[in-house]
Amino acid sequence: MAGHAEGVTTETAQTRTPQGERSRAMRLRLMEATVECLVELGWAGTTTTVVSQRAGVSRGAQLHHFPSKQALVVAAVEHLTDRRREDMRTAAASLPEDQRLRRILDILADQFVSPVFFAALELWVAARTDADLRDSVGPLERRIGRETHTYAVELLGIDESRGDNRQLVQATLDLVRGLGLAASLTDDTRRRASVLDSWATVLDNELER
Amino acid sequence: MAGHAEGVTTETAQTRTPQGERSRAMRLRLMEATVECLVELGWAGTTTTVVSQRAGVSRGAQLHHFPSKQALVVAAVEHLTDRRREDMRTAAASLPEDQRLRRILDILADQFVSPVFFAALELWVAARTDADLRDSVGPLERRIGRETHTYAVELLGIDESRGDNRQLVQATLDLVRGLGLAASLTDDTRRRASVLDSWATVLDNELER
DNA sequence: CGATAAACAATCAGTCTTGACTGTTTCTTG
DNA sequence: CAAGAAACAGTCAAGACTGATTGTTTATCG
Repeated sequence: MAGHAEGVTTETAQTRTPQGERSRAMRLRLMEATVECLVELGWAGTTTTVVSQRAGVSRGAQLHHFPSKQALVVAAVEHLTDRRREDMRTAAASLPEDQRLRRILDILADQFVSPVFFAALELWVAARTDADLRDSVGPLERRIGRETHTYAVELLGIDESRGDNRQLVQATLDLVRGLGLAASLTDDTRRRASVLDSWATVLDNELER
Repeated sequence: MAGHAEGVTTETAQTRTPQGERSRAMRLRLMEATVECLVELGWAGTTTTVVSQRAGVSRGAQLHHFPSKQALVVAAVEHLTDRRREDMRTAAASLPEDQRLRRILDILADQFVSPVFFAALELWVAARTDADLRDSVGPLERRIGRETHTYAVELLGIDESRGDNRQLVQATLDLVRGLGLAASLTDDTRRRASVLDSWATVLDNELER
C-alpha cells in the first residue's frame, strides 16, 4: 500500500527495526543459543538444527549469518570471552579489604566452574582432535589465558618480575582450571573451598611483595 | 570321557586357540582400539564402526562382545585405569634420591599429559552431558582419584593428618590436571616444567613432615 | 516510485552412524 | 563322533546431521 505521497523514508519506518539492528540481534541470539547448547548437550549434541530452533531462528537465516557449524561455534567462543571478561570485572569491583586474597581465588575459581567454562571446555576438547577448530580456538584460548593472567596479577597487586611470582600465578590458574574440570563431572564445592583455603595461605607465604 | 580316542582333542587342537583365549584377546583389541580412537579422533569421531575396523574385528563380533557403544567405552575406561596404575608403578620404581620431590611431580604430571589422560578426558567431558555415561564414569573417576591420591601420599612419604598436607596433595593433583588440560591443546612442555619447579619448592616449604 | 540487494524461510538430497538380522565357522559336551 | 552352543562375518534399514538450493519478504538507492 504505497500511499503514493507519504514521507517515503521517514513515515514508513515507524515500527520497523533497521536491518542492521535485527541482524545483530539475530547473531547474538544464535551465539547465545550455541553456548547454551554446548553447556547442556555437549559438543556432539550441539547440532546446527538444535541451535537454530532454540534461538528461534530459521535454519536459512542461521546459514546466512554463519555459513557453517565451524563459523557459528568460533563466533560463539569470541562472544564467550566477552562474557568471561565482564563476569570477572563485575566480581572484582566489589572486593572487600579483609581476606582479599581468598576472595580473589574465588573469583578466579568461579571462572572455571561456570557454565561459560563448561561451554569453552567442550570446544577445547573438540578442538584437540579437529585441526580446523584448533586453529581457531588455540590462539583465542592463549589470548584469554594471557588476559586472565595479567588480570590476576593486577588483582593480586604483585610484581611479576620478583621471585617465583609469575610461576605462582600460572600455577594458581592451572589449579583452578583443574578444579573446574573436576567440578564438571561431580559437584565438589566443599572440597574445592577447602583446597582454595589452603592455597590462599600458601600464596600468602610464598608470594613476594 | 571318551577314553580310547583322546588323540582327537590333543591333535586336532594343534594350532587352535581355545575360544576363551581368543575371546579375551579380541575384547582386549577392541578396548585398546577404542582408546586409540578416543585419543586420535575424539569422542564424536570414535564410532563403533571405526573401532571395529581398527581392531581388525568384524562389526558382528564387536557387537557380540559389546552390545552398544556405551558398553564398549565403559569397558575401555576400566582398561584405562589399569594402564594408568601400571604406568605410575613402573615410573615410581626408579625414583632417585636427589630431587625426589620434583621427580614425583613429574610422575604425577606425566599421568595427565599422556594419551591415556586424553582418552579419559574425552570420556570425562562426554559424560558431563550424558546421564548414562556419567553414571558409569563418575564413580570410576572418583575411585581413580582416590587411588591416585593415596599413591601420591605414599610417594611423598607424608602424614596426611598433619596440617594442610591433605589439601596440598589435592591441590597438587588438581594442578597437574589443569596442566594436562592445557597441554591437550598446545604443547607447553617448557611452561609446565617451570610451573612444576616452583610448585616443588612451594611444597617443600609448606608440607609438614 | 521502481529496482536492486540483502535478509530470511523452507525444503531436500547426500552422508554417516547405529544396531538388528541372517548365515557360517569354531569350540565344547554327552 | 555327533549335536548343540558360542563366536564370528557381512549386510541392511532406520534415523540424524550437514549444507545446498529455491522462493519470499524487507530495506536501501537512484
